[in-house]
Amino acid sequence: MANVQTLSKGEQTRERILDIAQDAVLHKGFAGTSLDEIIAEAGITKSGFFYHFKDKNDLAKALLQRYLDTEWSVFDALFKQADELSEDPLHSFLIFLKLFAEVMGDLPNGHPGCLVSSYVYSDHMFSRDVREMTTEGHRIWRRRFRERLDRIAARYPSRIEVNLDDMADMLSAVADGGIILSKSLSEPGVLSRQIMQYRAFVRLVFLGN
Amino acid sequence: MANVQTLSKGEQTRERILDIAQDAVLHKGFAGTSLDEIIAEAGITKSGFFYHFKDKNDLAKALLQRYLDTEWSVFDALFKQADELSEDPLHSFLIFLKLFAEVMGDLPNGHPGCLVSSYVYSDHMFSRDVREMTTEGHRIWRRRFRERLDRIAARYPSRIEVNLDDMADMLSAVADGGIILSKSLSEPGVLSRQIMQYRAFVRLVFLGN
DNA sequence: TGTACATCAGTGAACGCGCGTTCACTGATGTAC
DNA sequence: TGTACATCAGTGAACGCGCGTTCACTGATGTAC
Repeated sequence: MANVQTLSKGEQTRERILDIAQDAVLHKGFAGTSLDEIIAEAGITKSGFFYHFKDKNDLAKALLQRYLDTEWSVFDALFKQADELSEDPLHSFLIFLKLFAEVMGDLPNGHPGCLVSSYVYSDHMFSRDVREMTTEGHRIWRRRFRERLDRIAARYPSRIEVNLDDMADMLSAVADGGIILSKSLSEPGVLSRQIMQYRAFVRLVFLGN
Repeated sequence: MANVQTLSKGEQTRERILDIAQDAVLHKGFAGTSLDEIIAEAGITKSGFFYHFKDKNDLAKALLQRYLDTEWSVFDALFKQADELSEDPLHSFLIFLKLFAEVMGDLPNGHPGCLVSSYVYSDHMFSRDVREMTTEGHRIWRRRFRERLDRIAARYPSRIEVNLDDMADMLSAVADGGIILSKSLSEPGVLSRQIMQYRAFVRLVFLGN
């Protein structure tokens, strides 16, 4: 949302290509999305596309990089917002989860899908560096959620034995799985309700209610 | 595992095609899987393929139908096993989840992936009837898990307010998401540990520990 | 301020390969009488 | 048991279209002097 207006003409076209491509990839998979349809929708020629990306794999990489970046800026903003509302690590995390659920529920036509999940189910289509980006993405999510859980566990005794890495992973799992369910069932609300259930789990583990 | 030996020659070839196709689709997506590579691995010709399937969408349909059928026979077997070990609905469900986690953890190279999830991220590639099959698959899972939860809720008070549909969906979400994480991180154990965490959640809700 | 040159953001046409699909045909196996 | 015919489980060759990629070129904008 920052520098939308400050983009040069070329950067604007590039962003437009990425927007169109992401939408298509989330519905047809990477292999099912042709450059022809992208350029048709973008209103440029084939060569115009190759001015911005050296080949299709390069598009895949740029697409994923942008997705991971924006994903993180969303999480960062929500964490920051939550931290401002409570200094307690548990309550801050619970607030974050509530905000996260709200954001995911407020998308007009439901969540469009997780590009990382889509890529995982097409891993053999991508070069090694792209595959490593999806792996690294999940590792970062684990680490960052885990940090929060560490701080919680330092202050609150847990009602049951828990592995904090698994608990951190569970948020990714519930979100990825919730998106799939939402899309498949055409019930946009499913995703945010799943996140709220993860929240209930965290509450039960550390507060017992 | 039943009638492996009683298949006719044609049925054997058909199953072989489906095995090869499923493996490829889970790694490259449906569009990224060519008939050429399938027939090469199956050791037949293009026309041999079209003797068994009228077109590529027909293959997609047969693939998904077989996947849903075997998936259900696995769940049915595990539910039956669990029911034999306990008559109490909660304990039976907890046993089922333990068995489920074990089965998912015992796969030699990790879980190969969920065909339904893969299809959801390529929904625009398929005819309407195939898309409806994935939706119906998720609906059936919800209904069947929900039946179990209804019986539990009838006997056990829940520690917190829960929506049983959401709780039923959460098993699908955690499983689908867990598979994605396992694949992406190349950590086969993640999936079964996620299922065990869902189990811990159910326990906390109905037993409080 | 005017001119020369460089960079930006593309165009247009052609390429060869791989894709899914069709069609006429065939040898092996099964069935009827 | 032998023969006629039908079905099964494919083969082989050809199809046209769409795909990703390349290459020589170009008008508009920016920069140096």
